[in-house]
Amino acid sequence: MNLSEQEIIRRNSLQELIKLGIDPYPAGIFEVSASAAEIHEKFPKDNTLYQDVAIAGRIMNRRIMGAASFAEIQDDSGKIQLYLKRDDICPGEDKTMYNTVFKKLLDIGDIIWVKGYVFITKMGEITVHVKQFSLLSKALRPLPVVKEKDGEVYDAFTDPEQRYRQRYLDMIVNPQVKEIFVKRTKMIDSMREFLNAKGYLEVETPILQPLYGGAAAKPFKTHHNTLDMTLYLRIANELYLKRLIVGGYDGVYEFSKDFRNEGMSRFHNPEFTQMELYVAYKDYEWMMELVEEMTEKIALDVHGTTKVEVGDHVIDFKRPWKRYTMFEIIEHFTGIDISGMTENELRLTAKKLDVEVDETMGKGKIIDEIFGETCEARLIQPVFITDYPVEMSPLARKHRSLDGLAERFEAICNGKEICNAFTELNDPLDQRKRFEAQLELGRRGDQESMILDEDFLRALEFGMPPAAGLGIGIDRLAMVMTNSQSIQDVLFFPQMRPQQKEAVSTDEDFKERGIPSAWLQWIRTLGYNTLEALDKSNPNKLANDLNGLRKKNKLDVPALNSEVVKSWQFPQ
RNA sequence: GAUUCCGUAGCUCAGCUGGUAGAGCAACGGCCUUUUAAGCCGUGGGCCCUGGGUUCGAAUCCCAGCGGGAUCACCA
Repeated sequence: MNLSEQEIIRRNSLQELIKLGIDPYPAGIFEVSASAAEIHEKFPKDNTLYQDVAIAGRIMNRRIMGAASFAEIQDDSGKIQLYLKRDDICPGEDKTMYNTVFKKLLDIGDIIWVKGYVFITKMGEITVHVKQFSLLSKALRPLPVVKEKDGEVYDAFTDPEQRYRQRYLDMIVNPQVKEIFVKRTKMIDSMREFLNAKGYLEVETPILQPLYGGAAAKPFKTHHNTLDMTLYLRIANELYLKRLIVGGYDGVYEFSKDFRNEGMSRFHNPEFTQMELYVAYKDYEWMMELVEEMTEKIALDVHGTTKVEVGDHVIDFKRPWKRYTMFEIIEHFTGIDISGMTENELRLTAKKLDVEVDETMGKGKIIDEIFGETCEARLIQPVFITDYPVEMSPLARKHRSLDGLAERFEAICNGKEICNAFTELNDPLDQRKRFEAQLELGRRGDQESMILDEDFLRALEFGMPPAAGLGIGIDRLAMVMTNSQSIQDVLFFPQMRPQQKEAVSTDEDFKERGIPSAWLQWIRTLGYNTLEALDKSNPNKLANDLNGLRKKNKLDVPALNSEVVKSWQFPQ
């Protein structure tokens, strides 16, 4: 392992601490009597508080001025300044704890526990005057240093790759990141609370499924050894939840991680979360009201208001939301009434609107395409779009009065779908026909067509009550509720391509070649991390370079000649 | 998958009309007892993403690859 200068210094500090009898990673219960945020909030109102306070956190900043120092520590709630005075920390003759431990051996990033009293500095900063401190955890890697003045951030840690790969670092250094995830959890809590209050049952259904269904998507495939069978990671849980409705529950819901083997973008991660809900004896009209009510509550619970800032817009989730049929909204934005058009007429209309369509698309797909191109992105305030073409909705009930449409709606806001719902199709014979139509699409090469689930059909044949179903994209909704531009910002650990590990030979491999351990570190420093790299090297150059390092670092080992280096290469 | 931009010190970035690297912060050594992205003096730190090519000479130009961002396509 090649360590940077700063990492070596920190590892040395660690050894020094141990020599001083300080355990750099102590175990125990470290009592804390306040948080940074709490002190900031309450102390200005009552300055008799916190006169004997203990807090713990990570050192984020240090300013050492001889016998006194300021530091900032960060706990879960935020940052607070510390003031350390040598003679307070070390009242006796021995000034080691301040001069050596605090000033030399602690670093930004270390986690400490302090005890003292709160006061306000001349500059007006609420500060803990530290009487006593102890190290709780030594950091061996330097933290990116982000500085802030008057609300302006300098040298922000912004590289998306590092932020997502090392989310822990992102959270330490960019505290607003933690806030996003707190909001996400509040949002989910709010939904759960709402659904439980209605008496619906939260359930769990299989993630590993022998048949994938409930949506049109490519699955991830895996294999179970004992059963020697292919299993799929679920793309949706719809068909299982409906089985539970058949089984007699009147309301079931599940927050489910679903998996789709498709492209990635700022709106798509291969694993994502949906909340699906099914309620017996209801229809899609009823479900729209539930969605409005629930989303309004979420906004209130997360933000304390129904108005949420998203990008350049303020989105108001206050009920009731506008409702348009798909035909109405298309007419609204294009001035063209496409209801009643034949497939050919639709094709011509699409062309006129500059919407790309191809020969394989049927009527429903063309309508959906026109909607997607001309309407969706322009719908900023929450709105329900209803009555989708039936061909696009193989699990939704046919519209009770309009031919060719399904009783389906999507809620759209900020130009993106946030939920999809319908009056569920409970006619087993119609469902079978729809599946068969999907199979036909599959035979024509549609890789995302649904497959026929005989057991699900069997369940329907036993009779499913009329029901309304809903799927909400939790990540999408979280993006809106947290004003995030990318799905990666609302997932702790978004999917990334793995970093390639550098091939590295072990120390033992090198020692077997007869390389003294004193030289090993320096060979690695020069970039020879594998035996192969060593074998390929020019022994004269390597000996030269190593002797250079020997001189520069005043190493206590004899100088090398290239014959010795040659003897390390190629095993006899 | 396509197009396009990016990859230089621990972090943020400059250098890119080719001459083997700079700044600020961080680190290290000093000075400084309430400072405010503290300040001052000094020091060290770099496989300039990887591999090829062009060239006397490449961080810089060309090609390929790896990783990331953005846009588009599929989709939630």
